[in-house]
Amino acid sequence: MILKREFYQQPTLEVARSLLGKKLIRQHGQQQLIGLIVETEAYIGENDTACHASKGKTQRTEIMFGRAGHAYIYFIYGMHYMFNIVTESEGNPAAVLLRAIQPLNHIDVLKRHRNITEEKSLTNGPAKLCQAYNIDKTLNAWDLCLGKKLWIETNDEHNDYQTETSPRIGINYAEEKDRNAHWRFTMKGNPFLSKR
DNA sequence: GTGAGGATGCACT
DNA sequence: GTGCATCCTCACG
Repeated sequence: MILKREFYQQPTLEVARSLLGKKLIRQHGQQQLIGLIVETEAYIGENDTACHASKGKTQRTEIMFGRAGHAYIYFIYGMHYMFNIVTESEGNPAAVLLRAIQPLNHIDVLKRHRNITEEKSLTNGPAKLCQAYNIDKTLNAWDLCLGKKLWIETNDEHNDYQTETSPRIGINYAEEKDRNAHWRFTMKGNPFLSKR
């Protein structure tokens, strides 16, 4: 079942935790590339100094101030894309970053997109999974509730896992309270988690 | 297997 | 001009 708007409108920490175990689906020609979400991070509002929206509304962050369930995709370090999902109500900027995925099918396609052969490294990082699933700027602001191009579905399998929390990665510029917040959610023991 | 450093372009003061 | 929610390569031994 495709996740609906109401799911994404929940509190961001709830969405980040609940996205674990869900299936990300990317339409690729006639094929559907499917991956299991195993790692997420929450970025919550204007008081979270790790969140891009803490610097106010700009052209880039505008999407985070909009409706939940849309993709917030930005370009960083001159070569990488990051895929976030907008949460909370309108005017309340927040999002969940997808940091790692476990590939469930079409491994050959992912390898081609990534130009590597090692399965463990295909999608175990936020920029890696974007490259593997061909997610880029053209999907920024895309509505994930449409069930086209890019969306998320519930999953009746993979319900047998434990959730772990830890501080978010790569945000040394943020205030200490935000650096220490355990807003990173991981599926315990999954082999496709990003490093640390 | 681990760590340092470079790549690279765009949004934003 | 600055800095970035990262990844890869290349040393090292």
